[in-house]
Amino acid sequence: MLGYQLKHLQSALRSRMDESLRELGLSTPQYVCLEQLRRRPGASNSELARRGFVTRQTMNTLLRGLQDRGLVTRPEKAETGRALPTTLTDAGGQLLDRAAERIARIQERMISRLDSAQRERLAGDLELCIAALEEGEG
Amino acid sequence: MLGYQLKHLQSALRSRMDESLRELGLSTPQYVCLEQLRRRPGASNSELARRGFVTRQTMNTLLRGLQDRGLVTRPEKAETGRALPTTLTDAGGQLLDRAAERIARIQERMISRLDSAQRERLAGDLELCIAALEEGEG
DNA sequence: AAATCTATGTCAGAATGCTTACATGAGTCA
DNA sequence: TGACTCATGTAAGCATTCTGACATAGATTT
Repeated sequence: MLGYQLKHLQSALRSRMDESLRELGLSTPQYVCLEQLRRRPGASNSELARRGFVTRQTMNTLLRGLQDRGLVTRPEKAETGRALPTTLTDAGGQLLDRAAERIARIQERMISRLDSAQRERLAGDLELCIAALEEGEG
Repeated sequence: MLGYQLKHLQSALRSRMDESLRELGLSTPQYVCLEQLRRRPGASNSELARRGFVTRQTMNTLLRGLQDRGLVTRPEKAETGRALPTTLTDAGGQLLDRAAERIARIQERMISRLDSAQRERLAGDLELCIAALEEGEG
């Protein structure tokens, strides 16, 4: 039953995010990617894929779209190894600012009926669930 | 941040479910569909779609696959209206039994680090989040 | 009764993401 | 040094799911 609730909540959250980001010409996965790049400037494609819970092929096509729109940049060749460090452009950073504000409002709305103690508990409980499911394969 | 945790948890849960169901030749959406049919025998395609958080087109293709495998049945024509009431076949029910047992183990593992009070709290908190996101368009 | 609205099933096409596969660069070990 | 392992980037094909569109059946309104 909890799994069903999780799916329900994620579906509702995703819908709200898509609706709000559409006005900026962004999809939810694209927003997630930009957000990761702000937290981890210079991250490689594979690293972004792991953090975004998609395959690196999926992240690759995602990055190309963002690259074509001038929101992120990647060097043609790697200085060392094969990883291509990706960074936000100024335009990407500005668009991300606008997107992040919208997403923050949605997340705030999502937890608006929880007091601060409930919010902390919820985050902690979710973390315990994640750890339990991932133990044994990292 | 909570949105990211939700995605993380859902991704992990989905992976475990896919892994376990693959041995039965089922995908997670197919399992969800069968489970809904057990709870709501005779449900229409559109009803199943709403409860599964997918479009009715998606549910339609899903149902056809289950139908071709003899796991569910639908009448050719509706007695009244256009809705075609779908029901589990014996084979579908038996396969669902095996699948449900596996899924139950995974969900139990997911919440294994939470005591009963935490589990109830978590379910309640998730419900509050869902309601907050859906108020105004339900 | 006729028109309108709503819900349903279905088709076609596009978008999205995954699986499989391959080539390359770097580290490890014999 | 050479073989092996691992991680990365990329390409091709497939599966899944969505959007848009249309026809039909029943309910509602006029």
